[in-house]
Amino acid sequence: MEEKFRRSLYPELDDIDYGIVRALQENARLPFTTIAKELGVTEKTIRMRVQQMQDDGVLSLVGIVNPVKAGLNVESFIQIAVEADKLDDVVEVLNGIVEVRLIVLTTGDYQLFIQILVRNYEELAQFLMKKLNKVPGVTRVNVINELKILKSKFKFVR
Amino acid sequence: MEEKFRRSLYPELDDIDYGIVRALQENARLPFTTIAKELGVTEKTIRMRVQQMQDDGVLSLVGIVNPVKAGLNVESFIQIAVEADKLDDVVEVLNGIVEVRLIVLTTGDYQLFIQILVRNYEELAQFLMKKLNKVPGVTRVNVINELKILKSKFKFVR
DNA sequence: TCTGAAAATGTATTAAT
DNA sequence: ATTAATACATTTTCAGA
Repeated sequence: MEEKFRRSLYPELDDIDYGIVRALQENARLPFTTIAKELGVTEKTIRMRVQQMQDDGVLSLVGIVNPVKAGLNVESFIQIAVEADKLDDVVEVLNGIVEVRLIVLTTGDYQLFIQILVRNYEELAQFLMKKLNKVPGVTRVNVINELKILKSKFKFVR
Repeated sequence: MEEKFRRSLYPELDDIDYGIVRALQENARLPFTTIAKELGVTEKTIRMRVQQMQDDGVLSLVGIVNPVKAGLNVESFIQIAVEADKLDDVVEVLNGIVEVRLIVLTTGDYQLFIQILVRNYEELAQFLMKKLNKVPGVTRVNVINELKILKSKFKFVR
């Protein structure tokens, strides 16, 4: 551990934070010295800000793999209707399933919306029959298969 | 350009690639020397592999901002039915709209599935009324609001 | 594998509120 | 009194031959 002192809570991102985010969302390995020069502050300032934003869950610097290149060729969105009193249990089970990438509580006819990634349709069928339909409390599912991603944007800050 | 020799095409990720990905998906700024030590190869090997995987679109090293911390509090999934011959046009328009994060062509009653991020419900209403419903070719939309993210996983490689 | 250049790290200090 | 920013010395990493 290096620094002992931190800003207490996160009020708002200031201009320097936004500058940092704008730079790092393009390239997570951009040298802090480069960002520092650009923003007219010292490298240590950048380092501190980045550390703090990471600690506060504002910013993550991560490697993302193209799923297709990792052999995960089939992506599906699944809406799931659940018995009201079993919702927590269902979420807990889904949480433990590796194929499940995203679980969202939503408005509408179905309470849950999940996104899954599998290698092929055989695995999708297995997932639906052996896993999802066996979860107690699940009453109805609506599977929407992804045919093609037409746009995917990770950059939130402009 | 630094390295002259490349593996020809991307057949499959090998063990070293997976090791690199496993390390970088946790921390995109992890020093190559650290990864090299861990995998028992030289730093240069790591540098080459990372460069190549990036060039091949296999791996991206990016900063991701928590949208809520950036003031984007409302996320919605929207299914969109489109007149068959207008699909391309609709996609093109949607592509140019900043709120739209994801556009996917899907199976099912609706051809398109999009994900949008806005600051608040006022902006959602504006988006629906002023933008989406004005796009020629859009015949029907189904808005599913996100109440809470229960799981979100970016790590594809285990 | 090696080597100079660049960047990251750690400490002490200063400034601002 | 606390927190952020800076200056600077040291260590580590990077990029190319």
